[in-house]
Amino acid sequence: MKLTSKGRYAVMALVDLARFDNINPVSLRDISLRQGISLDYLEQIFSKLKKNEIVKSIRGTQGGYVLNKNPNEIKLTNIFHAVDEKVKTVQCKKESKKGCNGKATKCVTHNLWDELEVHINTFFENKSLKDLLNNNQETRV
Amino acid sequence: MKLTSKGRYAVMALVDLARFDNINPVSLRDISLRQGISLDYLEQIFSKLKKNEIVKSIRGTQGGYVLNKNPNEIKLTNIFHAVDEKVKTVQCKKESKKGCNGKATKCVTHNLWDELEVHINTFFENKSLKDLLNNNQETRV
DNA sequence: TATAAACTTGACCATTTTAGTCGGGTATGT
DNA sequence: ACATACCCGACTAAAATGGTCAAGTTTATA
Ligand code: FES
Ligand code: FES
Repeated sequence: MKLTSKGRYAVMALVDLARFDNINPVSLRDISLRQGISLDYLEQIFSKLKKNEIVKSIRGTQGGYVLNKNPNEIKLTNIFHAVDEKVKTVQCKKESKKGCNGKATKCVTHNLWDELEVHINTFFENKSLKDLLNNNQETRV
Repeated sequence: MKLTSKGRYAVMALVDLARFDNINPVSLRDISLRQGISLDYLEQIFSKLKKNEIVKSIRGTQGGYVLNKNPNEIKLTNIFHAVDEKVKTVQCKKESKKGCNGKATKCVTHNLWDELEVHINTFFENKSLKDLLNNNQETRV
């Protein structure tokens, strides 16, 4: 079970953005330099964040990105959903009655993995960008 | 974030084993047929489970595997550790002061991912094979 | 109005991981 | 003896990951 860089980068970048976008739009170039993330990769990520209305873009010189919502309205769930970082604990189709490995019924551990998925998603549901900002000011001292 | 088949199979197989090993050793062939898991793959998995003293093997005809501990002493943590299914939420070295992407300090989200890792591991720590057996008898009705 | 900064889009790619397979063993109950 | 079942290591096809690259379009500002 590992968290992919795409998900990690998305959150890193948004925390960075949240810190600086009150002053003026933040360019991906700046985020790239500050966070050490490839610029080209960031562009892919922000394209998705924009489609999901988490950020707004301003084109042209002095342009960049700005948050499209308040930090406390942006949950990790929203961010992960935007960049397709999904929690997947089973192979079988959730809706179908069928189990994994082509079995006719759900396997002996299916409920367990379902529980696990809920457990993890709860964490993402309960964290917003704002939490990360506060948290970070604390550890900054 | 996805759970790999190796981890899922290990737990499936052990639940199967726990159900039948009071009578006599359970062969991988039987588990393979009942659970729909490749026999060759199961052998790799059980080799690790054995090294970690979660199961014992009996060779020869009528042989097979038996649990090496009580179901309530076998936690998901133990199983996952045995088959190298580890939870990994960060890229950076935990021990090092250095951050991800070669930065000198830990990044703005490091604490978050640490929390997440603990959150997930807590789930695995609190579930034993016994829980799965009980749970399953309930849903069997 | 020329220029450069910065977003936009889509294709491409190397590496790593996953989920196995395969081919040989060795031990042992009947 | 022989079939059953564990044991062990090498190999591999396919998918996912973590990017890169090329070719735009938009817009502030000098
Ligand atoms: S995981 Fe859903 S049926 Fe096995
Ligand atoms: S995740 Fe540990 S420093 Fe970024």
